[in-house]
Amino acid sequence: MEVNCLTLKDLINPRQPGLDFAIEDGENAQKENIFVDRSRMAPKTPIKSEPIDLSKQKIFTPERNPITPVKLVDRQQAEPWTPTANLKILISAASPDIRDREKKKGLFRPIENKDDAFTDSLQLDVVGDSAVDEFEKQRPSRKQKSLGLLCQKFLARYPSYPLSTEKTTISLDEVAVSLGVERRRIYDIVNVLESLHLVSRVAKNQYGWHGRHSLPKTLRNLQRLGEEQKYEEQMAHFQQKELDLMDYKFGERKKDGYSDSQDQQLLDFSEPDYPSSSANSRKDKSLRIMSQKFVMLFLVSKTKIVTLDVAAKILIEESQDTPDHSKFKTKVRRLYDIANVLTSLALIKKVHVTEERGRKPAFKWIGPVDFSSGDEERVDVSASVLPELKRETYGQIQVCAKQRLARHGSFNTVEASERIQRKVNSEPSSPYREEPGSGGYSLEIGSLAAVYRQKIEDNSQGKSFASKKVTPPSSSLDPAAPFPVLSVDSEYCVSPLAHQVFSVAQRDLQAFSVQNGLNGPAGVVSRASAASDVESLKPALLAGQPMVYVPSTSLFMLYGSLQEGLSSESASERDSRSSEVTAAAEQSSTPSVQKRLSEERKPQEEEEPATKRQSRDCEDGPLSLVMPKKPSDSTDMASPKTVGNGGSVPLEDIQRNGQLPAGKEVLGKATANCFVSSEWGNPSRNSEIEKPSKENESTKEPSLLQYLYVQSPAGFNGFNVLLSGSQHPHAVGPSSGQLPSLSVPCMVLPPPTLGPFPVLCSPTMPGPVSSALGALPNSGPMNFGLPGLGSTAHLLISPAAMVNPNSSTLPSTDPQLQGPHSLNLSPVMSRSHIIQPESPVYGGHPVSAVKLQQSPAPVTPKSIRRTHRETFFKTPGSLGDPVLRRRERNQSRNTSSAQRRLEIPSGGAD
DNA sequence: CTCTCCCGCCACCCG
DNA sequence: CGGGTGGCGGGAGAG
Repeated sequence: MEVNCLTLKDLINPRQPGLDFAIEDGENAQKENIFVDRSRMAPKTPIKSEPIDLSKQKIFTPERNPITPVKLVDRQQAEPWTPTANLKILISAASPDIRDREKKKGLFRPIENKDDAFTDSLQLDVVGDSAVDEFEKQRPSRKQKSLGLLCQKFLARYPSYPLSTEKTTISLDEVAVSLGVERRRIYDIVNVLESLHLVSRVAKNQYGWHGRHSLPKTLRNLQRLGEEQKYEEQMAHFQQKELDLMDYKFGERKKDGYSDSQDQQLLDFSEPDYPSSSANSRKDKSLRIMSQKFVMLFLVSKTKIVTLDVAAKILIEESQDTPDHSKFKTKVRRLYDIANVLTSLALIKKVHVTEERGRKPAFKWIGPVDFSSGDEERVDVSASVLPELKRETYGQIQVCAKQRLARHGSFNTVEASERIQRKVNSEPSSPYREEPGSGGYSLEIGSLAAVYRQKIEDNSQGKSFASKKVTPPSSSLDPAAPFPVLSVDSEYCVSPLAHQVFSVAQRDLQAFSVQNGLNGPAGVVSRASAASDVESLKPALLAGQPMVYVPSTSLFMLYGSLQEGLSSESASERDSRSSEVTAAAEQSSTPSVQKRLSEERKPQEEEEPATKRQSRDCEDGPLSLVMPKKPSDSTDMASPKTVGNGGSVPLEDIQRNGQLPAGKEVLGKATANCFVSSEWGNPSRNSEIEKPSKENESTKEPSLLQYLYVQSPAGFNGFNVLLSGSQHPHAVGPSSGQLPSLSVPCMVLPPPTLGPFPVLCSPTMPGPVSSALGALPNSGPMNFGLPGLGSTAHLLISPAAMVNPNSSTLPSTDPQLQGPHSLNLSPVMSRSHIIQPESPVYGGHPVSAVKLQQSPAPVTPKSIRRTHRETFFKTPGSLGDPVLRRRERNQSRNTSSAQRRLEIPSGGAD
């Protein structure tokens, strides 16, 4: 048997485990094959006994409770991680194809998988390769199958801010197959998303993806409705009463007469009508309406915290159901479902409130709070705490970061988040105390981020924002993108964030997540983001400060998982697209809503061509899913049909979208855009963090320094040196297996003062670095030799290239931002994200950058490496999902996803 | 034990 | 009618 298996496997995967394996994966050659074979081959036998396969998790998360160990598990654990294994993981994380494939494996062979996994492991053992670990898809734990995680994966498939020009349709079947879940689950997600207008139903089994463009507006509307409904009063009422389920007193409703009719209207307020579908049946709306109401509760709440029981009671009351216990239970279940999705959207986070009766599950709004035009509903913690947090926390974080950096080259954002959390908790104004271990300090950060965000927005979107939001072109989002550089301006350590972060508009950083999810694309609000937000207030780059870029494997693992579906376009395509976008943006030149909000807007922020690019940053969904839209239609997509006030929404959103980015971009360019990344990445982190699950932990160790960017180290006459911090060739460029690993790769960047200057790269530049450089779009102003292909990376930057065209045009309102350094770095880094993700040559390596205060080069490559390695081993478990037990049809659909992948490569630089 | 919430039956609705 | 939807709540994992 074993032999047979081996043979089969070999056939399937001719390549040897290890690098070969990785490489092949890169070519999605076998995705389907493997998948199919496995399912067929899989001896349906054995190991079903194991109820849960935690093997993977265990591996990654030591602390996990030992749940019934399975033989397999034990074996796996015993197996030492080999470089190849690591590589494999990295690759899988970085390569959409691989991820996809693996996912499929896991998904499609849920139970059978075990068997497969087992066999695989055995085979591997025989072979002697530990790489197999990857294969062993642990039986997904309950958490892994959670709706939240699923939602994160779902969200990871689509750009948070899709270009107005492209329509993305969601095929429920395809998604279900792709995510390896039953369609029923997708309905749950979609219904909630629909309630927020992130999607709309287009036809049977088809939904249109709108993204978050109109989210602010939607929230505003919900807030208004909530106020009208006097939800606040109701909440207060229930909160006070602390009724037991048994004691509901529904008699005292405060509703004015709104009731059902009103409820029905909820979705309508700005909801686009679905062209092809008839109005939703009332019944259908249930979950959607419930979701909207739930959100409304948060929006009208002063504390922004809503306990489930109160929410359930209010909902029951409104529904006029008889308040029985079972109803309550059911309601709570639904609320959890909704909450999971909202959490994935980084709109809320789980917390607990302690009341007389004890601790109660609750959720706290961490989404945007400023969407309320004009009104300051701003609430709670944020406002009051902000100043202090800024000062104190910031300082703490700095210290922490420094220490960390000194030690590991990175610091765990968690620490910072904890501090922040404490701070927040201590906030007297809040009636509720979040319990310290409950969940999520990371989340806290998210809320913080929201606060800052708000502040930022209020102030000027331009400057701070700009720095932050340097939106990398869409490519940056790509999993494969070489260096989505995450930057942390300040001392904050940036935790690697998931892709979505990138796509997320600055203002919505909060939302993010990926996340979750990478495993979650999580949802992604991350503490990091919070930090970044804070940071954003400051100039992104300070002259003279050394920067450390930290590509983290974990980051990209997360990123990868989140990004599964993302595809990138070729640079040329982007360019063309950008032009389109621009045109579109220009069309809708109405002032963006945001603008209104921000009084201090800077002139420079006005529309700029650059903006377009920003807007483009949105990742593309899977190709198959993305349908090019006619230019004329561009706006339509966003809101197929907006009714009433909503009508203008899409445009506004679009504009906003475009404008903001532009402003940001400009600034970013002036400064170093790339550095902004920190915020982006956050989301993923958050999601993970939020999830208590151990799996996340791997991600918790955010940054691994692989590269160090040292500004003008002594003796370098102002030259900046980019050193590879990591010795792991694998880590660096999994996809580009050919890249030679260099022991001491380095890149010398010209000092700002020199202006345009050729970039010098050590021949031995490690793959990652080179890839990063290579990331620069060919078409872009900068010309870099593409590293890949094994040849030494030769980077040449033409003088002209050094300065971003846009930047030149940009008014230099912010001197700080425009510091010389920024100029110097920005061109290179900012562009880095451009690389095509799919290109085999470049492995996407998200990079997070940490700015050190003054120390020239506090971190040694070695130390960095060390950290990296640790993290490295802790890769987050694969999304491994659930299994499709009996879904044959799904399989047939799989192909679609596969196709998607295939298409992606088009963008290749080559 | 409680909290969560996955799972999937089965009713409803639509074409 | 058949297939898409999704309400609903049993029951089990997680803590």
